[in-house]
Amino acid sequence: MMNIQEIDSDKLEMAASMLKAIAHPVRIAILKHLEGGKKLTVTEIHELLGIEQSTTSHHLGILKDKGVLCSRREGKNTYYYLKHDILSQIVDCLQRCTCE
Amino acid sequence: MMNIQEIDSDKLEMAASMLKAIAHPVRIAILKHLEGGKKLTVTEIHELLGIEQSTTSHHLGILKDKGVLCSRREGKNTYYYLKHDILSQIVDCLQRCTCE
DNA sequence: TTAACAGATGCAAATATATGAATATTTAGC
DNA sequence: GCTAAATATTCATATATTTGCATCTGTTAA
Repeated sequence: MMNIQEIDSDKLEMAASMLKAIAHPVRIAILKHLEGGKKLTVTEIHELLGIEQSTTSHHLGILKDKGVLCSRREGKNTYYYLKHDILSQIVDCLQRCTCE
Repeated sequence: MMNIQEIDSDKLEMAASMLKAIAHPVRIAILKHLEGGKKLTVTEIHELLGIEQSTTSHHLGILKDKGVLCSRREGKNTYYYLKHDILSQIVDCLQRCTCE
């Protein structure tokens, strides 16, 4: 049985873990490249951002695990894309707040 | 002299650090209590959330340091409040995404 | 000035996160 | 089958974050 406080604290944990997934400069950069429904492979992202392949894969795994991204395998490639395009607005909203 | 990439990477760092400030269950709970322009003291928050005074003060310090909150001292009390009320929308947006 | 309250800060221990080298897995083509 | 390409995973190290106790600072009122 789950009481009100547990449910509420679960929701907080879930929101925090999703936000935490996004709250990293590399991962924000990834989101920006995926805005507008774009789909990119691990290699494309790793080359676009100039970071190691394994580091890229780790970051993508975190974003997927926390429900920010989805992925689809097509042959040798795995395409990653935004689960909710709304999420990229969070970053834009933030940048409006940080740039004043 | 600053080149384009440095500026861009600075913006990413700034957005990430603001998001990181928010991305914690206790700090999201604090934001929710401050929605709509409310101002609360450290003691009020510490009692509302049932967490230690010093822990509360640390969390508030992080939120203030990263530009999420402002504070005003009035006598013995320090009132904390949202710098941009827009920021509380981020959490709502997130919760819409996490609850489907 | 002292007492009492409100808040901030220093510190340490526990825990979590980030990164990349090395290795494993998956898939396509031969 | 074998090889190469793309991605994922394991592991270790470095670094950052969280928490709370103890303490310090600032403020009010007697």
